[in-house]
Amino acid sequence: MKEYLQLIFEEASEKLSYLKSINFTFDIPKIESHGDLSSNAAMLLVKQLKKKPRDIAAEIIAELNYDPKIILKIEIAGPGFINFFFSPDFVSVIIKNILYENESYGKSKKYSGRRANVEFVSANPTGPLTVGHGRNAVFGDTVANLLEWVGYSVDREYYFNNAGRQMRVLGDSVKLRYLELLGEKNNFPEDYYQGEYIKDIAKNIFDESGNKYLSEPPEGIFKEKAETQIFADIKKTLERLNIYHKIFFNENSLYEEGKIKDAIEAFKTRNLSYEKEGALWLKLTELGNEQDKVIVKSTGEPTYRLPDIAYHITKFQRGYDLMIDIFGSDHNATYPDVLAGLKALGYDDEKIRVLIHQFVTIMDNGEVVKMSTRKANYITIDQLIDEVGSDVVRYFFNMRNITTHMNFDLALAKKQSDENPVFYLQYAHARIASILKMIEKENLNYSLEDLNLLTSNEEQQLLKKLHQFKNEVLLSAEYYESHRVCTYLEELAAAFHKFYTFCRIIGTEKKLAEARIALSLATKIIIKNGLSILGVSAPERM
RNA sequence: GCGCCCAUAGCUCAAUUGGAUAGAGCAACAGCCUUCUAAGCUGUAGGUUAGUGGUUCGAUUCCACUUGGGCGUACCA
Repeated sequence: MKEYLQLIFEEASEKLSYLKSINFTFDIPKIESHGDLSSNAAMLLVKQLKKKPRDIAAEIIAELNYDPKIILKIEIAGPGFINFFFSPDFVSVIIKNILYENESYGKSKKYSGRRANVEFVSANPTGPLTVGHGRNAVFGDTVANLLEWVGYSVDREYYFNNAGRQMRVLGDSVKLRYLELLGEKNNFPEDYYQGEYIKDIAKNIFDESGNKYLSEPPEGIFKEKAETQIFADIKKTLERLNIYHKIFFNENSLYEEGKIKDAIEAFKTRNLSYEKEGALWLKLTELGNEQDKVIVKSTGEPTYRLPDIAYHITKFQRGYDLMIDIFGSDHNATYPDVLAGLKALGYDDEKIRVLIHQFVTIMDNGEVVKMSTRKANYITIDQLIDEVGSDVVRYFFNMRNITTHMNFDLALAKKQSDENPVFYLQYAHARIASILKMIEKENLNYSLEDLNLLTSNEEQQLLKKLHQFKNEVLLSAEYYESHRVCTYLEELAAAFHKFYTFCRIIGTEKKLAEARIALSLATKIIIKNGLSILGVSAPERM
């Protein structure tokens, strides 16, 4: 619909050249009586033309050469909006396109040929994924889906570090539990990993090899076994959420391949670093940031900034047009340094999009649960999936804007899972599947012959919702906002349920019934496509 | 102290990125199943968009300040 209006406005701008000077939009009005699409063009021209907006609107409309089969009427309303009403016949034609393109309907080629990298989860292998990681994981994967829908070729990437202090403590923790199994009494330190999974790992080593590793150092076999097993568990959890990373990038490889050294050299040759008190500092103040920061400690060890910069350089070298980093809000102070460093080295930091999500507050019976992997005070994603299922988990983390501080009441999630909106969508899909089975028995089939019979309010509302899908996918991708898809689907499902209540199929005159079947089919396809973007299943029956 | 983020109906959140009369779901109340799935539909009630100023044709949205929360503010990652 929007494309057609853009076309006739373009034609009109040959005569009304001022239309070329403004950036006007076509929006869907909130109120039905304001039409199907509305333009603000006239209001934007008030200053330039020094005329009343409503007069300008009239002037524009006079030059619009439109097909009355497509546009029913055009009105000027309010302060100067130009409202367009589409003809019912034109609106119903969309069914043909949806049925034809089926599971591809809604995809676009706008960004085809471009490559994107989405880095998400990126939790170090020190313990199971918790609900805290859930939002990051689900959102990241959905953003990746959205980018694919608008044409990007996307690589999902997981960045991890198996060399730091956390990992040393992990090895120590496993070794100590192992020694306990061998009968040694010890005081398990408070700042070691307290979780039961540490005991499981130790038990596995014990079962396989008995006391063979009694005098083995903790950073050897113990750390390795722990990492292998924890990573396997993390991948298994992600698999349950339908998340598959293509690349697991080990921070350590940056050292092994000399990327860290290269980055240091690059800063030095550009005179962007200096030594002070035995450490190497980056001249961030010259790059417009608050203060200079250390990139190599006086011990010779780099700080996290340096590998982060080197890591992103590899992404540039791998040729991505868009690089997305998904972080929790605890990282909000770190990325400006990294971006500034990259920019100073001549990389286009506009290609990097850092998406910061706010934390999820876990509540249980009205009390805040403080999460800590170290203290084994957490609720894992696996536990959550066991309780409510992966569809609910995916939908729940997608349905809110990532800028919100989300409350997750566990007691409520368990008890009231029936009230989750995801069931509302899945129910609509299952309902349609059920209708389709029923019409087979009645010897009915869909037909595209008489779509112009779909004139009732409920039918038209549903059709107009279907029209919005493609644009909604595009906007969701461009704004990196997966919750828009949820909001849209809930509106679509509501429109369908209304249609279902008021427009029956069986027992209706044949031609109308067949047109309604076609409409139902098209709705089913859109619900399924939308849910697939979110990574949520579309069941045939419930 | 400073930086980033947030504040919308009793609760959880939307609002086409500056548009017209701020909308949904829960919860509350009143209705609708002998006919395609009632996990549904219809209706009622619920608001000074935290507060005060400003910017303009127009502000929940942008700016400033105030209040209240979250996360940071390391030669930790």
